[in-house]
This record gives sequence, structure tokens and C-alpha cells, in this order.
Amino acid sequence: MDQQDSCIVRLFSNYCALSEKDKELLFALEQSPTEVRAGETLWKECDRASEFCTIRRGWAYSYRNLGDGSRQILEIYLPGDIIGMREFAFSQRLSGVTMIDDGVICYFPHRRLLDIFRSSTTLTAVLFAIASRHQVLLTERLVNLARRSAYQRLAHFLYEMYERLGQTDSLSDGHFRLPLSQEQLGDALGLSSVHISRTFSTFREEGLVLRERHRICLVDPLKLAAVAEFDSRYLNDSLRPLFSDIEFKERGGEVNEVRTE
Amino acid sequence: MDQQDSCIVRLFSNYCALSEKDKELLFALEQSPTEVRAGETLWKECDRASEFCTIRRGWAYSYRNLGDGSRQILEIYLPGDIIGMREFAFSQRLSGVTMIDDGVICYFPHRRLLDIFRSSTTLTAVLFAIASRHQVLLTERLVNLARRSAYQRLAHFLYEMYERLGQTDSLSDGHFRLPLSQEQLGDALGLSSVHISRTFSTFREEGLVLRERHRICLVDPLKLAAVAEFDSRYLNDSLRPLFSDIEFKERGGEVNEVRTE
DNA sequence: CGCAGTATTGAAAAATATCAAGAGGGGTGG
DNA sequence: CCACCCCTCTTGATATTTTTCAATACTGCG
Repeated sequence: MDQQDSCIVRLFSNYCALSEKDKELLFALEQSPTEVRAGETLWKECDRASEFCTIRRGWAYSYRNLGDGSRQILEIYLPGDIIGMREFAFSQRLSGVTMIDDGVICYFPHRRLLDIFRSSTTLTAVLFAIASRHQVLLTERLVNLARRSAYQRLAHFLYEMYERLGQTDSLSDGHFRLPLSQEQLGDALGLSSVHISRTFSTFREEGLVLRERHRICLVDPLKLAAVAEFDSRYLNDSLRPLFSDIEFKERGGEVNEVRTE
Repeated sequence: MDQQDSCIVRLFSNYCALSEKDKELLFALEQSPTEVRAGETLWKECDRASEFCTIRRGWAYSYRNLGDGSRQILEIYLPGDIIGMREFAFSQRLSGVTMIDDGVICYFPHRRLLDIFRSSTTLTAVLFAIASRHQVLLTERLVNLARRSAYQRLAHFLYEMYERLGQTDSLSDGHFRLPLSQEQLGDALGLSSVHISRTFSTFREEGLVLRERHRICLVDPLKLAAVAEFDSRYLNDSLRPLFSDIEFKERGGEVNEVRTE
């Protein structure tokens, strides 16, 4: 495999221009690829946590099971994502992860992250940026779940997937594959599967979104984003913010701090 | 001010033993203290983001306003917390922050964090651990909002505050001050203030929680934790996990990696 | 004393869940 | 190729939870 094919190198490159050394460091995270099958569980809640992984191919989701038998799907992971960072400070898994599709994942130990902290300020900063972005995504989802109607929640979810997928693949019109059952969508959005079905029916009647098995068509993406009150800043405003500064300093430059007191 | 009084040094010490040099680095973040008044807004959504701050005294909360006039309170910050990390990768604020009490906060520029990355692997790892812990808190809150009844949500919130406060102060029995109106509680829990009131009434009838203005008394904390399905791992399992490893390596030791393939 | 923000309570309305029955679809074994 | 079955989805009826609206009480404060 060429470094150019590395999802993780591509992901990091979104944030910052990388040196060759940085690329090699990153590339090392994607050794020991493992084939996994759709439905396979990478780990369960309460398992010992001492590794992360990157997802090179396929989709996955993380979840938490609740006492009453229901569960919450926390995140949908796409190729290039790093999984398991949540538990960096923990000895146990706090959420399970299972594959949606067949795929390939690459495990690496927590310790490898420390190597990165030690050897590259740039990568460290990018990791921090990624973590910060994750947190923003999570926050946005929290607002979505806490404040919006079922109709808006589903609209928001669909539009978010559309945007995320559009960042790597170019989506012809508003079409994309969404390999999630209505029950899984319900688990992700805090709604019953029945209500998901009804909400899709409403979308169809209004001609806003069409769904056929696992294919979604956003007839009018902008209108969908509007009804969801989708704030696209939280997905798009995270590219190369203050990293020009890093690169500058790394090259030995001096930055005079202008602090407005 | 002595370093021992520094909230942030104390916070970081929870995760890892710190060298003197590390303490000085951290201590430097708490310069330029600013007095702020209850109700004062530190920043609004969409403001330019180029600083973090630590909160040395007082409480604060972050929030997002929504199109329909409602708002979501995202986090409650206590002394020692770092505020604004969410926007590390962003140029704009994605949430506002306002003070609950009078207090003292210390601003420092994003760039100061890069200095830390550059000069201390230990602090970098701790920062990462803190970010990871934040994310876990957020996740737990997300589950709470998405999956639980009003009754459970409020129970969970109260118990979480109880635990967090208990980590710095020792709370006599289940008593603590909670300087939030029922409207603010509603904003935090995705409920109407009316329903918060009703839920407190239920608690009172059951003799589970008493509330008088801004004072809360958890009559039976353990029972409260049980009804909330509170998972205390997510608050307590984050102290000194793999950092013995860091210290070891920092001292020049060699760690042989045992990777189970 | 009066006023503004905050809390309580009741009644009605809205949103969503639950239960139940049936429809469609795709895979598997006969 | 067909029959069957399991799983997912759809739709209707009903139940539950929570919101909204409105009226009234409470509290601290100028």
C-alpha cells in the first residue's frame, strides 16, 4: 500500500501540511490490518481498553446499552476515522463498537500515541484538533437530541451524513448509501423505529427525502439543511486555522505574541 | 498566589505526578486573572476564538441558542476547568459562555497550548486525557438526554453535580449549593422549566431529593444514583491509567511493547 | 410596599411511544 | 422454482410523556 492510499494520512492532511517524517509516523499506525465482517463487534463496553484503531474500509458505529434494554448509538465512523480515543484516559471501554459493513481496521496501542506526542508537535496539534472537532460533532448531536423534533432530528442526521460523505466522495446529487436499518436510526436519534418510519413517510409525502432500502436521496439538500437548522460551520470551519503558525515556528521562526489584555 | 493554590495545577495533578517544570508551565496559564460578575458573558457564539481560559473561582456554563428561541446549556464549568477547548480547531466560537457566580478567570491564547505540546509530553498527555474525559462526560450526557425520562435525567444531573463537587470539596451528607434556576436546569436537560418543577415535586413527595432555592439535599444519594442508572466509572476511572508508563519513559526507561496480535 | 423574576399547580394540547396486525423482500432448503 | 421464514418496514389505534398556556403564589430587593 502506498502512503497516498492511507486514509489516516489523508485525514490529517485536511488539517495541516505534513512533513515526510510526520507521514511516516502516521503511516505506522496503519500496520497490522485486520479484516472484519459486517456485524462483528470490535469490542464491548467494559472490555479492557489499551488500543485505538483506525478504520481503513467499511463503516462502524459505537453504542451504549442501557438498563432497560434500549441502546444509544453514539457515533457513526467512516473510513479514516480513529476509533476509541474516547477511552484514552480510561482503563475500560465505555462504549462498544461494531462494524456496519465488511471492512478493514488497524489496531495500535495507546502507547503509540505517546510516541507521536514525543516526536511531532505538528501531529500532536492535529490530533488535538481532531479531538476538538469530535467534541464539536458530539455537542451538535447533543443539541439535536435535546432540542429538536423527530422531524428535525432525522433531517439533521441525514444532512450530516451527506456532508461527511461529500468530504471524501463526491455525491452525485443528493444520493448516497446509508446502510442503517430504521431501528438503528432510531437508536442513534433517540426515537422509536416506528416513528422513524413515520417521519420518512412525511419526508416522502413532502418530496423532501426519498428512501429505498439503504439508499437515500435528498431531493432538496438545502431545504433539508434549513429545516434541520443545520450549522455547517461545525463541520467545515475546522481546516487549517492556526497551523500556519505551527509550521512557521517549526521552521525556527519567531512569533511575536500580540495579546490584547 | 502560591502554586499550591492553582486550580489548574491541582486539576492536572489528579492525572499524573508533575515535575516542577511542568507545574511552572501550567502555572503560567493562570496569569492575568480577570474579575467577572455573575451573569457576565465571556463570549458569544460566533465571536472570534483565539483564546482559552481557566476558571479559578466561580461557576460558568456554556450554551447554544437555537432558531426557535430556546437554548441548550452544554456544560457546567467548575473552578479548575479549562473553558473553550472545544474551539481549538475552529476560528469561531460555537457556543457562548456566561458566568453563574461572580468569579475569576484567566485567559490565555491558543498558542500557549502549542508551547505545552512542544515542551512537555507529560502535560500533553494529561491534556489529552482531560479532553478524552470531557468527551466521555459529553457522551454520558448525550445518552442521558436521548434515552432517559425527565425523572431520570434530573436525578442523573443532580448526582453528577454531587460527584463532581465531592471531588474537590467534601460535601456534608448530600447537601450542596446549586446556583441554577429551574429554567436553567430545563435548558440543560432539554425539558421545560414547568416539568422541572413537577419533577422536583415528585422527588420531594418520595423523600428522595429536597430543594430550597439554590440548596439541594440528596436524602439518599445511592438510591438517586440507582434510579438515574448512573455509571460512576465515567467520572472516576480516569485517574492515572497509563501514565506510570509516561513517567517511566521520561526518566529514560525502556518499555517493551507487548502487543497481542 | 410594590415589583420582577422565579416557582407551583391545573387543564388541555402536542409529540412520541407502545402494541398489534399485516405487507414486502430476500435468502434458504426442499 | 417454490415455499417458507425471518427480518424489516408500514400503518392504525391507543397510551404515555412532556409541553404549553394560564392563573396564582412566593421571594428577594429597591
